[in-house]
Formats: sequence, C-alpha cells, structure tokens
Amino acid sequence: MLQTYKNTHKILVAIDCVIFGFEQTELKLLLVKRNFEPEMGKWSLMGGFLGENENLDKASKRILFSLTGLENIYMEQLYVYSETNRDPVERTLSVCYFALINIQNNENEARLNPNAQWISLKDKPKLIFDHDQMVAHALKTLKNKASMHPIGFELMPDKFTIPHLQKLYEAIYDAQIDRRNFSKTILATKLLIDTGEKNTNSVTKKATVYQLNKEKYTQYQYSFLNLPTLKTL
Amino acid sequence: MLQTYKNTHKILVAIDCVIFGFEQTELKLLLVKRNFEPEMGKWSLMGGFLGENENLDKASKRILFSLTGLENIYMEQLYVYSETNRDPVERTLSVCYFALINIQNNENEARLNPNAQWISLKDKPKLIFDHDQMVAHALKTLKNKASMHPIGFELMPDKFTIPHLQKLYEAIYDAQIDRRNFSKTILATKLLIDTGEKNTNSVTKKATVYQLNKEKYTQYQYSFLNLPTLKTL
DNA sequence: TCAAAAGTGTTCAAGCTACACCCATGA
DNA sequence: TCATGGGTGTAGCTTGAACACTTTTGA
Repeated sequence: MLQTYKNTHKILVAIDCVIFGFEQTELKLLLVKRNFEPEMGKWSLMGGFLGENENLDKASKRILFSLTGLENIYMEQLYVYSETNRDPVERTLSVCYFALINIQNNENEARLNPNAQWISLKDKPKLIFDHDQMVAHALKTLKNKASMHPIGFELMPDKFTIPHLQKLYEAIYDAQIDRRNFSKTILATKLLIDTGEKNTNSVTKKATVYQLNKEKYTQYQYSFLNLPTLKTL
Repeated sequence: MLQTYKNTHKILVAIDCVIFGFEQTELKLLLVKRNFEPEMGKWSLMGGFLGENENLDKASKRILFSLTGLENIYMEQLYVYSETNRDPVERTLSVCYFALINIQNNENEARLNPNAQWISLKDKPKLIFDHDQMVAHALKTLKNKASMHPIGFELMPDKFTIPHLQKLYEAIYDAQIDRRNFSKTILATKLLIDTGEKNTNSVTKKATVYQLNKEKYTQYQYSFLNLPTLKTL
C-alpha cells in the first residue's frame, strides 16, 4: 500500500552548473546561449531538470556530460535558489552545482555543445534569471575552498609548471603573488612530482614540468595556501 | 498565456533543521519525537514542507518558529539530500538547514513543542531516514564555520564569561583549549564588552561578565580562532 | 588557610613576508 | 650580450604554543 503526504504541493527542480576553466592566465566560465524560450538567445548557465530516477549528483553529472562529453569532473553542490518568481515560466527550484574543468586536457572540442562557449570571467555577459548571483556565489566558494584544499589542480592540465600554477591562483584571487614564496609553499606540500621534463613553450629559461601526486592529493589534510587576500573574506 | 516546461516531473520538497544549542558544558540538539507515520515514535529533526508561496529561507523560519516560538534565529542552508528512496512514503527532496539557538535566553519553554526535546549530542539517539547524516554534516560545518567566523556567540546567552565561552568551543571541537591562550585570543578580537559585572554563580573567584559587541560582530572580517584540531579537517 | 577557579605575562619555535642574486635561453 | 623568465636562499617579523605565578573567594 502506497501512502502519500497530504496537503503538500510538488515543485519542479532544476540543476544549474557554474563551470570554471582556466586557460593561459584567464579564469573562464562555460556558458550556453539559450536556443529555447524563455530568454532565447541570451546567455545562461548550463542547466537541466532533475529526473525521476536520479539523485542530484547523478543529474548534475548527466547535464555536464550532455554539454561537454566529459566524465569524472570535480563537482560540488553549492546552494538551492528558491525565490518563488525566479523562473517566469513556472515555479522552479534550482540546485546550483559548481564544477572545475581542465580545459587543455579536453581539446577535443568537437564534443562540446555548439551553443556552449568558454568566456573569461572578466567578459562575462549578463546572465538570465538569478544566474549572475549563482556565479558570484560560486566564485566566492572557489576562493574559499581553494585556500583550504588543493582543488586548484582540477583546473590545471596533467602536466604544468609552477609559474603556470601561480597564474591560476593569481586569477582566482585577482591578486599578485610573490614568485619565490609561492614556489616554496607549493613545493612544501609535496603534492608535485618532478617529471624531469622542461617546458618547451617558454622563450627563455625552460621551467620544470610537474605532475600532481594524485595519492597525496586525495589524502591531503592540511589547509593549503594562506593568502593575505583571503584573510578578509 | 502561461507556458509550462514539457516532459518534466515535480517533486515534493521538505526542509529539515539541525538545531544546535549549548547548555552548561554540553552541545545539544533540538529533536522531535514523531507523532505521525511513517516512523511514528522515533526521533527526527524538525521538518516541514516547502509551501507554495514561500522560498526556502522563509519556510525554514516558519518551521523553526512553529517548533520553538522563536524568531530572528541564526539559520543557514546546508545541503540538499536527494536520494530517490530517502523517504519511504514518496519521493521527497530535503533541504537541510542548520540553526544556532541560545537556550538560556529562551527559558520560556512553554512555547516549545511538547514533542521536542534538547538532547546532548553525546546522547543522540538514532534518527529516521538520512537525518543522522544531516547531523554529521551540520556538525562538520559548525566546526568549520566557528573557526572562521565568530558564530559561536549565537549559542551563548547575552551575558557570559570567558571561561563559559571556552567551554562552548571545547564542546564544539571536543578538545581541551589552553585557558590563557584562549582568553588572549578572544580579547584580541575586541568583540567583547566588559559589563563591569561579576559572575555570581561561581563558588570561587568571580569571573568577569561580558557582552558581545554586536556592531563589531556583524562587521567581523578576520578568521576567528585557529585551533589545531581544525588543521586536520 | 586552603582548594578551586580566574586573570595575566613571558619565552620559544614555526611560519610567513619581503627581498636579492644567479642561471638558462634565444634574439 | 642582453632582456626575459625561472630557480633558490635568508633575515626579520608576526603568530601561536607552552607554560607559571598571582589573585579572589568561600568553606
């Protein structure tokens, strides 16, 4: 016998993903140009609805996969947006996820939805509904989390140099970091493995190429970087 | 003309509240004994459903008020639980909130729902559904947040002594803290105002009674306590 | 006058910040 | 040979941890 709860009403549940990437020296967002109403033609976060036989984590992975063809991406639930009028079509809750993607590793952009585009955070257009608010929230969380946990590596390619990694943190915190202190701090974590290779792109002295020590990464227990910019969160 | 989204299905949305309090030296949870099915007679978090004309913050406040008669309580959205089978009656998402209540200030327990009870975290019974998981999550968040922001004061009465405040942090982190260093750190924040009063309950030397500097509190910008226990989160 | 709790100050070590010099590379 | 970017070392300061002595109070 199947009971149900009385005097309750059901609501549509959406998922929207704030997807960060890092290329060269720029922190980027993966945005989509809407090809359906409402707000057709405008930019938005990638989204979708929660299906009948899936939980939110599964749905968010499905949505990300449908957009990018990527699996095994770092994703985390952020916050639920629930203003009654946030979606003009009908009442919809949106569970916001944030994802970190390594752009370089995934150069086969063939799989990328043609309506999707990587856009620098600095050039972010106005987004639909409350999506700007979601991006702001996600950015704050990224700043917070990246100082406590080494999740920044999720945005880096498999092989990278320390100066390149530093550019990532400078982009995240929109701040200058001392080269020498940064290098010292990063190396002290023992999270980097020297591959023996040298960066061939560089015009001048070739930087050492490192890989992430993935075992140490998953076990990492200490607070990560302690940037002055963070102390006034 | 009212559009709707096609091929989507709606879901019941609940709110469950992890409510912390602090009394004497004990961190407590406000739990309710269920007087309805399913799981009648078992302990659970206080919950309710999201109504048609309210957002989640409003609903969580409504639910807390209905349980305690209290308003203006510190509340924060934590996480959404969405396993398809988490509620045996029918599929329900639960948005978990966590709340911090100052028990002493609210001694008029008349307003407290008769099915509700403050129970020490140490004596927490097994809760229904995934509520144990919610409590574990909330506790972790409390530990995290209390080290970064001075939210611990939300659990204290208006007037308190430093040794009493220390007991709170010792309860939260389940750790011993050095009296002298704690006092120094707390006073350095300038968040305390000396009321000039002395604690009359004490049997021996009377401790100084302080009040929170509420202006400074709302503006507080720095990371709060840096407890060693936190470094291995 | 003694035990228990409260209040305060000092010392040492670690970590972070600021800063300077040397090396490798290609134009 | 020079400009550019990469790699490393050190001194000084700040912060936090460990720790001891004095005061107040009531029994």
